[in-house]
Amino acid sequence: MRIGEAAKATGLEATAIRFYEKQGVLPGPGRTDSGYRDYTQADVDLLRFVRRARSLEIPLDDVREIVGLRINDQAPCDVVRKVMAREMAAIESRINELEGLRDELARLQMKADEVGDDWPGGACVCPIVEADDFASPKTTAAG
Amino acid sequence: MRIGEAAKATGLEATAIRFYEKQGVLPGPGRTDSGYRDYTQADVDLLRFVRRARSLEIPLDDVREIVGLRINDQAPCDVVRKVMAREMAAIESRINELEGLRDELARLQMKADEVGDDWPGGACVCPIVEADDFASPKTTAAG
DNA sequence: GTTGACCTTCGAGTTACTCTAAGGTTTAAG
DNA sequence: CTTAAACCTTAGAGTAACTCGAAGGTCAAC
Repeated sequence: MRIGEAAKATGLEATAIRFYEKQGVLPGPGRTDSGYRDYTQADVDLLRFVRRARSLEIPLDDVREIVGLRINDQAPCDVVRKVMAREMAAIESRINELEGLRDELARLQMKADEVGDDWPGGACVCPIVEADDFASPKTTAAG
Repeated sequence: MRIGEAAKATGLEATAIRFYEKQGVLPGPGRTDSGYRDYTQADVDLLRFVRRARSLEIPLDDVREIVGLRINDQAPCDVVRKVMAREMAAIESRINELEGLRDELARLQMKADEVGDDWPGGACVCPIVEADDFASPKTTAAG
C-alpha cells in the first residue's frame, strides 16, 4: 500500500512517516516502479507501534532504539521497561512542576482582581506579575 | 553594569539576555566605549520581569508584547490578564493530558510485570506497549 | 488529454534557548 | 610592560519533533 493508505491505517500523517524514515527510526519500505513508497502489513505494524509509543510521549531516540531491536529480532523488553520508568518519572516531575505553576498563576489572578486597574506608577513593569517574593536583591548593599 | 552582573542580579544567563535582545523582547541597552552592553537599574527591572514571566512559562511572544507596552508607558494589565488566563488554561489542559499518560504508563508497567519476559513471537513489535485497545483496525474487512 | 488527487525531494520554520568558534577588552599579577 | 584569566563581542549551528511550502512527477477518471 502507498503512504497515504498506511497513514490512514495507523493514524500517523504521511509527512510524519517520511520524517521517521529520514530520522532512521523506521527502515525504508519497498518502492513501486515509479518510486512511491510501498508498505507491507509488517511495516504498518511497526508504524502503529511508533504511533503508540509517541502517543505516550516516549522520545523518538528511544523509539528508534526499540524499533532497532525488533528489526534484529531481539526482545526489547528490558529497554522498554527502562524507558517506561524514565518516562513515568519525567511525567510525574512535569506534573508537579505544572501544578506549582497553576497555583502560582491562580494566586496572581486573585491578586489581579484585587489590584483592579490601579497603577502604582512607573516604578514597576507590571504590578500583577511582579511577585512580592521576587523583590530586587540588594546588589549594592553594604557588605 | 555589564551583562554578567545583570545576569547575576536577575538570575538569567547572559546568553539568554542577549537572546531576548536579539528577539526584540528587550531594548538594546547602552554600550560602553569598547562596545560592551551597559545596563541601568531600569534595564535590570525589566530583565527581572522577563525572568519572572518566563518562569511562569508565559510564551516569549506574550512577554515581548507586555514589555513593549511598558516601554511605551502603557499599563499592560489587560494583556497580562488575558495572557494569564490563556496560560492557566494551557497548563490545566497539559496537566490533564499528562495525568492520562501517567495512568496509561502505570497500566502498562503492571502489564509488563505480568508478562515477564514471555515473548509472544514475531507477530508483534512489543507485547508491553502494544495496547489491547490499539488493535489493528480491519482496513480490508468486507464492507 | 487534462484535471485532481496523490506522490517525490529538499529546505526552511517552529520554541526558547544553548553551544561553539573566533576574536576583542579589562583587570590583576609579576 | 607583558601576560594570563576572566570577561565581553558576533555569527551561526544544534536541540525535539515535526509541519509547511515549493517545484515537480504519477496515476485514475472522464
